[in-house]
Amino acid sequence: MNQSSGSALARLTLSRLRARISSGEWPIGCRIPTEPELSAELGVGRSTVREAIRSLATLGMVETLTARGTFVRSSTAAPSLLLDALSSYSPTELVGVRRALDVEAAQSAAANWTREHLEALESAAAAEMETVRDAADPSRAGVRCSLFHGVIAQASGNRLLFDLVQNLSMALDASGLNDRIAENMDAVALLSEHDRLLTAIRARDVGAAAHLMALHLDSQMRTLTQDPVMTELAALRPDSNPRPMPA
Amino acid sequence: MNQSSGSALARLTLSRLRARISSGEWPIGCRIPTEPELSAELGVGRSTVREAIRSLATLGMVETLTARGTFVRSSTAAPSLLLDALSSYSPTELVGVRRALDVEAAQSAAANWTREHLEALESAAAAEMETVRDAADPSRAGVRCSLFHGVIAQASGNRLLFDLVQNLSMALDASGLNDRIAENMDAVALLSEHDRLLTAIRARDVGAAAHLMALHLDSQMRTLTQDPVMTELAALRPDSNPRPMPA
DNA sequence: TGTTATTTGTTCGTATGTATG
DNA sequence: TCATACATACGAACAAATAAC
Repeated sequence: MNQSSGSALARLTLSRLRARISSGEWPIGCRIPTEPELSAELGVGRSTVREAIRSLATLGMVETLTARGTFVRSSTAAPSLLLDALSSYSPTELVGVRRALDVEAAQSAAANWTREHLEALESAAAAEMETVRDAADPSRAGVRCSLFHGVIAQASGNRLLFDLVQNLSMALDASGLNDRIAENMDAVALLSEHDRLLTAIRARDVGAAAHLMALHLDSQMRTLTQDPVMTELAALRPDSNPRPMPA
Repeated sequence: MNQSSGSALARLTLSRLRARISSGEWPIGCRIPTEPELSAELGVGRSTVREAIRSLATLGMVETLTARGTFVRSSTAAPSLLLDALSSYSPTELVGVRRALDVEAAQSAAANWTREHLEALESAAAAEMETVRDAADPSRAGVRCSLFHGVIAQASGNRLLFDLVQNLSMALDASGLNDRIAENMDAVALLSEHDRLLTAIRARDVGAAAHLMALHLDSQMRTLTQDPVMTELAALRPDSNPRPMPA
């Protein structure tokens, strides 16, 4: 089931600890017992406990702070491990996948949002609006899309989609690509696109949400003219979806 | 940069080992030096080496066999860690993301395929055809889509997309969902859809490829009537893309 | 078949640095 | 400033599994 190599005892220790986390016995934010305590309780040596904890840390489930203890960060192994892996792909590959996920997120969000989701979306949009309004030069405000897109992914109700979008955003942040987009794109136009997207989602117009998100990403990718592959890809979706855009 | 907690020295050791793997100094299948050798060479304790190796093993990059040594399994951390993580999501979430990725793969494949890709696609389609032709009841042949879709993802030229699609397929296999689809779906109809998809890709018709893939996934999802959420989602994409389908 | 060398698995002891009070 | 607790870090030692002779 698991790719884990290594010894039986260390693997057993790892699954025992992981079971306590995913079962909720050690909730997120909780500090787990110290290494000697776990060593005595589980009947294994400290080094074995340490290796198991280190594996949990590389899976992103716990974080150990020097001289403070080990804290639960996630009940699942999914989110944080993706980030490191994503750094080995090219920006073109990252944005290609991001477009796929964001379009799916937009249409699922339009279909599945709840009141809480909609409120989060509207407050995220309001925060962006405020940033632009307070800026000296509104067009150059340099708004980051990540938050708004993350909230949309959350509204989709698909946790996997949300996790992937979040980690992809972090990878794009790390690569500096999001900065280039934010710098090159007109913030007022960006906000207008977000606003239309929000309107479509609120109206539960699934097709419009998907289409607007595709257009939104295309306009972002067009700001990255340095990379010819990206602009080529950016030209694709509009051709495949030539329906007039609803207001 | 890294989510990894733990000490600076252990993290540094991990980076040094990982660099040797991703740089190709230790190619896949290669046995890396023993723990005492690495300990002496890197100037750190054997415990520290062991923790770094255990982290690499958790990431799926190496596998250590008792008393035999540690072997390189992957030059990147991406593939294997996804599989384990995906098991914690619901089938609905998995197929939702799969739809997004497969549609993107289809349109990118139509835009980017090379001669080798096209040949692989055609031989995969031919193999499916042969399976159905040799079956006693062609409609109940139970063809697995995974291979054909995997080749499409490869033809997209996007390695991340390919890795995600492959691991998602494995997760769906593990959940038994692919079996349910293969059993419930008419194999002749499935092959016809694959054939039209291949035609669109060969013609570099990006829009048709995206649309046909969306329709293809929808018809698969409709075979899973047990889950109302899936059928609801399955109805979405055609509405958002009502253009007449090219032959 | 069995002996031996090699390598990983596991435990323990101890030293060191750091955060907290 | 000092004391305590905790985590990191190293190394020694033995156990267990494997391969080669």
